[in-house]
Amino acid sequence: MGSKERILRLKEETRTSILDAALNIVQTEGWQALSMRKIADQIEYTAPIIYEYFSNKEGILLELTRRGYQILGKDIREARDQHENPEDKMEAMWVAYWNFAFSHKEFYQLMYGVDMVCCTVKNSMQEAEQVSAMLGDVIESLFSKKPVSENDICMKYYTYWSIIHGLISINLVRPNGRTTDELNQQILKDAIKGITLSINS
Amino acid sequence: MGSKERILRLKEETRTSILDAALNIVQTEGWQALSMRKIADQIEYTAPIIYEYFSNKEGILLELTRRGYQILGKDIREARDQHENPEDKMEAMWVAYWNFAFSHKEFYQLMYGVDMVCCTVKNSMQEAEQVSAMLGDVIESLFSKKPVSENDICMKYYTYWSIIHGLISINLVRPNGRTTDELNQQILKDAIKGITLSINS
DNA sequence: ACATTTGCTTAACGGTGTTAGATTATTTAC
DNA sequence: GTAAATAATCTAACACCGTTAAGCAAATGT
Repeated sequence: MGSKERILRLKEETRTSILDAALNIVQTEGWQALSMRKIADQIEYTAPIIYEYFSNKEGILLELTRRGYQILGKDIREARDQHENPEDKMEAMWVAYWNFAFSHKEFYQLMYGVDMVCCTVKNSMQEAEQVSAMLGDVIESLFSKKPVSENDICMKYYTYWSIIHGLISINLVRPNGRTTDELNQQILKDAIKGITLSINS
Repeated sequence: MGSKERILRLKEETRTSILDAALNIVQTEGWQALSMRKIADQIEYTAPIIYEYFSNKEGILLELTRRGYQILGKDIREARDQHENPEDKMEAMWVAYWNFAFSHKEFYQLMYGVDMVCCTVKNSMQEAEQVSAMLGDVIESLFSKKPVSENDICMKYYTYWSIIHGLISINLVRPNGRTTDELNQQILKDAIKGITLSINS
């Protein structure tokens, strides 16, 4: 029975073809457009056979997540191995992380739960802009040299916002990580002080 | 017809009762469990009448987003007004932002698109932990004083991760914000250098 | 008292993930 | 080679989703 292996290989092929189809749909139509029936259409089968390869839709997503981490791991490892001293390694690794997020948007969204749904509406919402206006005003007052350019304010605003939103995200997504609330508050305040100090230096 | 006003008031009441029901469902069952029929159940109506108060489901979400920003705006404003010098204002405002995110998780998730779906699985995923292990190793090598505690590594790791994930999030959610790619890369590298420098100081 | 508007419901459409049963094709056994 | 067994695949259905159209019943205007 040499066909046993051939059949297993075929099975593996359609399994990856399911994943490829899913990724393809996501890349062209976005995550919200991904459906079992659409995947089935693309691989020229009917929906139920997908359940012979994955237990359910989340199973597909989980496998794609795994593959995303594999790519990310490879990128970061290569970046690390191209430098000698730790500082250079660190920067290169994080840049690789950054690049991965944008060259594999769909993966990053899946892995870190960033959905870009209905952002156009939020961009033109009064209440949202009021908040950023308030923050921007105080940021401007932090600068000792005047006048302050729009770019300077914007940059510092994003810097503040980034680290805080990032910290919040981790704590929302992994509520039982190894950090306590006090530790998180400490990280937060240290980061804020650090950014604030860096404004006039 | 003084009843005109009473009727309008009743209409406004059921409108807010729809929003309250939606919020209630989300708080107890999560965003993915929110459905028009469930809202209708809770307000003891049938689903179609909701469309007399909101154009569609996204309309409800949009109104909740608006209310979220109203609460956030109030919190931040109060924090700002309780301090005098800009540094204290800044810290208090961002702490208020932070507190809002956790005391109004559902709002924050809606406003900034952080969904906490299937996080338990990702916590125990080999590939995910491999990546953090690699990063953690290099972070450890950045410390000059030895030995380095788990907590120190964890804290710096989260600091790095936060600002980068945050920056990525903004750029994914608002692709046409006022920042260019070069500017973002500059923010990224500055932030990394800053955190790296701060490790041994 | 009749006509009209209003409030609300039932029923339906097309979509989703998922499962059970029937059907077809392939392999195995004799 | 033919019959039985097994595997591969499909059709049909279930229960849900957001949304819309049609209809009923009660309140209102005249």
